Amino acid sequence: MPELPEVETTVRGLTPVLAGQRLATVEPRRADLRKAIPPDLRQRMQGAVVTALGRRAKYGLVDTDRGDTMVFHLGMSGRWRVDPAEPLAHDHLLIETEAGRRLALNDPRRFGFLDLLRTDAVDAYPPFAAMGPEPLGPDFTAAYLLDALAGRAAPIKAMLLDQRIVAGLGNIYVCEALHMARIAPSREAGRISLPRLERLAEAVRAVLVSAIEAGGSTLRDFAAPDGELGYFSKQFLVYGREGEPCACGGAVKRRAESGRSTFWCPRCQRS
DNA sequence: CCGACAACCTGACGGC
DNA sequence: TGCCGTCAGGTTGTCG
Repeated sequence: MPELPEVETTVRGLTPVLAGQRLATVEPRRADLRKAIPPDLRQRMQGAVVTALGRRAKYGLVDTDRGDTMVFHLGMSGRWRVDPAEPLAHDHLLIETEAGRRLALNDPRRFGFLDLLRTDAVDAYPPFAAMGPEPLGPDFTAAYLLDALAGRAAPIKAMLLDQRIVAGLGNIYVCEALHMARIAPSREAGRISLPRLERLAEAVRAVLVSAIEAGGSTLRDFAAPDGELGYFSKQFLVYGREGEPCACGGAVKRRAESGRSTFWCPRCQRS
């Protein structure tokens, strides 16, 4: 389920369980997810104290007092289960703290992965090195977008999904942000005016912030033994709503492009 | 540079 | 009931 807000909610949910805690056991249940799990992950994480948790784009970060950072990516179907009553199929990593809290990283499709870095080398991690700014950070501005999109003929939707332009957006929140900004997904990225980019940057921030706030309200569910970390699909205005009415009176349309669905309202998202 | 497509993998859902 | 096709939040690479 994980775009930036889901990963942020996940990290916030893991923090009270892990921060400051010593890891009694760290047990990979298989050798690989999308990529091989580092063979020394257990040895380097077990017995370490978690000093901080963080997030970069859609990646979760777990720092330890040994100078290591465990990176997790949830792919399409990954989630952490907190204090699970019993193991489930697709629990690929089990963690228990000395305080007796337990975590299971569950990922049926295994598009996610785990990695282990030196904390001082996180910025040089290849997936991060070429990444654009955080959309909720100070560098994500209309002026930045104007520069980053200059000369680009691709549709704005494709550019917002490109992690080198801005880091952390996925299909759902790109559709939602373009709708809020009233910009057509197919609009040529390099030809959007500064005022409209201002509207777009603000829409991206607003969509993410409200999703994180909504996610925050599920932290209790998240922490429950069988907790689900769900999308707040009820608050989506276009995603998954093909044929339903838009607030403007138009009808939400859907188009498949390169294997992904785009949802938008042609009435209020004109060019 | 751009778009299309495939690959990785499982599960949910609808139609018949 | 069950079988089959379709679709799903991401990332990476190839090909024209």
